[in-house]
Amino acid sequence: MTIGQKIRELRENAGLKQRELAYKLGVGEGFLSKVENDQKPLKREDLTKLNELFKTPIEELESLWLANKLYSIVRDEESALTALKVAEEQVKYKNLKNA
Amino acid sequence: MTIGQKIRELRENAGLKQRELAYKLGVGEGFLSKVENDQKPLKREDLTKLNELFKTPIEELESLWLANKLYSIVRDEESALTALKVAEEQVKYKNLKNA
DNA sequence: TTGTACTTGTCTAAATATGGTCAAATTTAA
DNA sequence: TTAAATTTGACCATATTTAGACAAGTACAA
Repeated sequence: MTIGQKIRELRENAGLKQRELAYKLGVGEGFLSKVENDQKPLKREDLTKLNELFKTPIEELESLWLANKLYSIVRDEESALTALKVAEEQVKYKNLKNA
Repeated sequence: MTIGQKIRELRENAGLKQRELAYKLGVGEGFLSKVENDQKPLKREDLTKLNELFKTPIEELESLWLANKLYSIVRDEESALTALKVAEEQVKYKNLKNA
């Protein structure tokens, strides 16, 4: 599940056209299309709007949004998986220290 | 292990001062200090130089370098771990498709 | 075949990240 | 207690990313 897939799912379940959701978000429909196809990132603040519009947990939107950002960085990398795991270790280590 | 820690380790094992390695890399010592403390990223091309200087596997340098970039993005994020895992799934899925 | 929905390519301004410098402060070692 | 080594803070130019607009193209029903 990507952030784009999630947004499309939410929109379709609400019976909205791209143009309608785009209007509610204050962007053009072309842009929303790219967002749903994970070709462009949505502005982070707009996650709040999605949360209000669709009553969906903001935590899930945030983590999918962030995951998309990470993926776009490692997508073409040889060492993608290794790097992700190393970063994970670093996060865990930091969490330990601050616990 | 972070990229900064790795670089420091390599430098110290080679018996070099920061100023000496900085010179070989063509940067100032202040900058190298920040690199070793993971406060600044090293230019990616310079990984090749490190590889040549210290005969250390480039793959490890690359993945640590990339991990550092990822970590700097998720460092202050609530959903850091979840996002990393989601990104991991996406990488695995992509690898399956292209296999 | 015309309209509706969606996608895609090209372009842009503004924001952010990169890749540093330099001087001053601090730490460590002799 | 100095001197050498390292760290830190402030600053800066350039490169890249973000967050879009807009027009043209495609897909598909009616």
